Amino acid sequence: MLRLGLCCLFNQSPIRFRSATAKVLKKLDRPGQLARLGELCLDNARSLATAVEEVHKLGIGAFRVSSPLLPLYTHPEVGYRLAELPGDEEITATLASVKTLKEKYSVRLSFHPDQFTLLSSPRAEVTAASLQELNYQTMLADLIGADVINIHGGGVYGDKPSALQRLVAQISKLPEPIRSRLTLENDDHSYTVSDLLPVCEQLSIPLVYDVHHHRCNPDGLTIAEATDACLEVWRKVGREPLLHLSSPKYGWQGKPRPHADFIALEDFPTEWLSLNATIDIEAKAKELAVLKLQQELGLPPWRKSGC
DNA sequence: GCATGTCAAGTTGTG
DNA sequence: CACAACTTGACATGC
Repeated sequence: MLRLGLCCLFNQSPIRFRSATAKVLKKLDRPGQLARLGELCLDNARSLATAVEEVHKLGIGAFRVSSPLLPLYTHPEVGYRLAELPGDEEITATLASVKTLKEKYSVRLSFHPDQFTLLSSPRAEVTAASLQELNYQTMLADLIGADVINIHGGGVYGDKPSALQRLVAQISKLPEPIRSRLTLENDDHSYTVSDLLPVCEQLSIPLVYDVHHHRCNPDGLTIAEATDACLEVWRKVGREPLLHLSSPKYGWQGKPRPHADFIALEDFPTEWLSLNATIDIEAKAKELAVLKLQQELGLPPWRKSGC
């Protein structure tokens, strides 16, 4: 069975995630910061629970959780641990309730750290910050039951083989709770499926195949070939494959990278129709785009039997 | 109230 | 060489 996934935000549903800036927090004393952060974390944990409920009601089978769910958690100056926050027990309990909900409804949860999280940098401080971020997202993934933390290859630094070697070395050193969730994704200008597959095969780290990035940054593989090769690693580790799909906002001429509001049906690879996999839909119209595509493909609403 | 500018972090490619 | 693009909004500020 194929399931489509919503990424981070809603268009119609009034579910919102709150944020804070370090600049503003730094004006407060430490107790003031923790009070503010505690409030935001609790609100966001509740919003996430509502989001999982909503996704289930809509018949959507997966949800990508936005990385700053716990705002500024790894910030070098205002960062914190949950146990430091006023109301931490309620926050933890609410996050645990997300796990219960997602299991009840069979909704798949994942994380996609942003471009600052990368394991190929020659700079030790960049790698250290990335590891902090991966630790944070793994802690959160464990609490809510998310099974994927998906990152890009990162920079090339004028020497791709060396960068890939650093990537392999860093992944090899990761503690098991991170490693068992980590995936790599082909990006739209540096690392193709062909670049990453050897690393993925060697380390048994699955590859999240983004077909839009592949179309922007081709490597000679057809979509069918790339799909098969990626699925093979997912099969080897016994996990449900994750794929990404989007349509270009301005068409394929000129600037194809920005994402469109909806998915154009012709951008959906026919090879994917019969898969047992999750496809995250990266489209600005959010749940409207997921539901529209689901309908156009003739997919039934995602519901675990009995719910 | 509403419009506008700002926000932790990395890297690449463009203007 | 500086800065926008990645993705995208929420929040603070200023009128």
